[in-house]
Amino acid sequence: MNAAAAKSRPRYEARARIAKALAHPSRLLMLDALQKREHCVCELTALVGADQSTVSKHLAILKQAGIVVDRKEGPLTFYRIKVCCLADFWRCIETVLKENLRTQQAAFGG
Amino acid sequence: MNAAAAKSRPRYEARARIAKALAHPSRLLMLDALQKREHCVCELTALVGADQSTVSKHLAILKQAGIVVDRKEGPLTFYRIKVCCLADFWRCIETVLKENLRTQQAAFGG
DNA sequence: TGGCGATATGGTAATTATGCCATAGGATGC
DNA sequence: GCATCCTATGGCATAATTACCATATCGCCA
Repeated sequence: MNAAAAKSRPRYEARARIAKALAHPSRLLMLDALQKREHCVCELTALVGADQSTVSKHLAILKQAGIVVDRKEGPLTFYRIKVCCLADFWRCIETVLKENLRTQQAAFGG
Repeated sequence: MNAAAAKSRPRYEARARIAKALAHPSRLLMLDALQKREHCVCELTALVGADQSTVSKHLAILKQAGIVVDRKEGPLTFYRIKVCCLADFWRCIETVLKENLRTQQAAFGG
């Protein structure tokens, strides 16, 4: 590896940790719901349709990545989005998907 | 799972596939290099400092996700970025990292 | 055609991620 | 205190990811 690349390696590892937290369909589904308003774990569990412990672990991953924060209210734990930049992320992903669709259509059409 | 959530599930899986392709330090490093100009596999192999076959597989993942495209020129294969939206992705990731740093500092400072 | 450099692919082992079950812990209400 | 609801965690089995080695493939040139 490059000297420069070796030096910047931790930087890319940090970035990858964030990206990895975003790289699961259930977590993306929950983030979309949280975009509108905060939700408790029970609501998100119903939404995702997985075991409650599974959802709890997904939320722990998002929290550890710094993407969401939680707030206890009585027996409930509410999660909400912490960062304001997810729109950028969505836009990027959607652009790739649209472009892929376009490429595919071009391949079939031509 | 919600009926609505079940219906939108494939959508989130497609999104997650893109995000997953972006969720590896070596791939992020290569994408940063490719942002400036196209590179052949041998250049990227030197940059990353992994086995050539490993780098080739990373590039296949990026290509399959529709993030890069390749171009053969003689014995070389050049890769370049296909989508124009990666700046959005970087911005999102960097915002999270900065916010995490800020949170950490606030925790220590307060 | 034979050899060489560049790249891709198959195989395999190690690590990591994921999901569910069981269960612990905390809050609430009786 | 006790039962109940909500959430988090430990344990475990399975699946996915990753990296390397070996090797196949392709283009090029002598």
